[in-house]
Amino acid sequence: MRRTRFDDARCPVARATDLMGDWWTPLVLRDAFFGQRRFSGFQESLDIPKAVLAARLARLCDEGMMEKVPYSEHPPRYEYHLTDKGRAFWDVLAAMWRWGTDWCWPEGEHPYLSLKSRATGQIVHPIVVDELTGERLDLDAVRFGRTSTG
Amino acid sequence: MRRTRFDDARCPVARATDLMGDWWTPLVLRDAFFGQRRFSGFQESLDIPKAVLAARLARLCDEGMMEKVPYSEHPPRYEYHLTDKGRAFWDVLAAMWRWGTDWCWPEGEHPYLSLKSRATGQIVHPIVVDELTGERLDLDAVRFGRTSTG
DNA sequence: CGAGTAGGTTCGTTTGTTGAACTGACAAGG
DNA sequence: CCTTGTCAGTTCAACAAACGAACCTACTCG
Repeated sequence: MRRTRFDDARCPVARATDLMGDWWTPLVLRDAFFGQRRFSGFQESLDIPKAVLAARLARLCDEGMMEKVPYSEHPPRYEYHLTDKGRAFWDVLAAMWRWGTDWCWPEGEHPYLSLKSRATGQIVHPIVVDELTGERLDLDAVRFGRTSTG
Repeated sequence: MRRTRFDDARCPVARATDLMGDWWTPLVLRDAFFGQRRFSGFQESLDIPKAVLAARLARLCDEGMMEKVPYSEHPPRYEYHLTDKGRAFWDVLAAMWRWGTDWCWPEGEHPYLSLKSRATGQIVHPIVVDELTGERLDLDAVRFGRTSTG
């Protein structure tokens, strides 16, 4: 009786969930965005069981979100780098960052880490908008419809 | 040896992950955004084991993302409605929707469901931007810094 | 009184997660 | 050449979580 998989579901959220639902995976990706590249780096930063980390990195490579890049011949050693697909996931983490910051802290308190602009040093507040109109994505202004050329 | 929890972590992404990482939870929320409200509705739509659905709905209520609203006295029956905190999570699902659509389908194929504007019928493409500047959230233009009044 | 419906709970089996111990390839020091 | 150390894992046994089927409760309708 294995865990139900969503990777072939017809809904994009379900396919993304199949990855996110692997415990630790979003945090591995977060650390990768943070600049982490090596097995031991992830391991120390996250305090994750090695077997789980190995499994997560292997799956992220399978899914094409990371790739193994050699950094030493003798002994053979590899780093894990984000691919374009992996980097594109940044938007999801940013949305989670914002939601977590807004709703998962007691009133008056703030996470000790924030997102800042490299240029201005200003704190960045991610929001989700429509690419075409730039309008905030109001749930009531949106519906789910069949893709015409589906 | 319970599963490592992240709900008291100092990083907003980790706290969000603690919820997302519960298998099925993002799909329960997706269906809630879709208009689903009743136990049997979720159950049929998702084909989820009842025990798991009960646990997920209970946790979502505990976390303040949903609330039980009575719709019948005799027999006592409840619906599950999204709260403000739950509705705010829509941004995360929209980002997942976009990423899943862009990266989890074979070339040339599309999910059979898309997000459309209620007003214009146009397909909506969610992106993440900075609330202040409206600029796309480029990973290279952002850094992680200590919150000054932390 | 019997069948049906809504919303669950209980249970035995199968997977997944955890931390500790172990492996293998090499490098450096004595 | 022998020990210690580092990096990147694998193996293992104990425990937690997910699975589907069966069961339960409180009501309504015919």
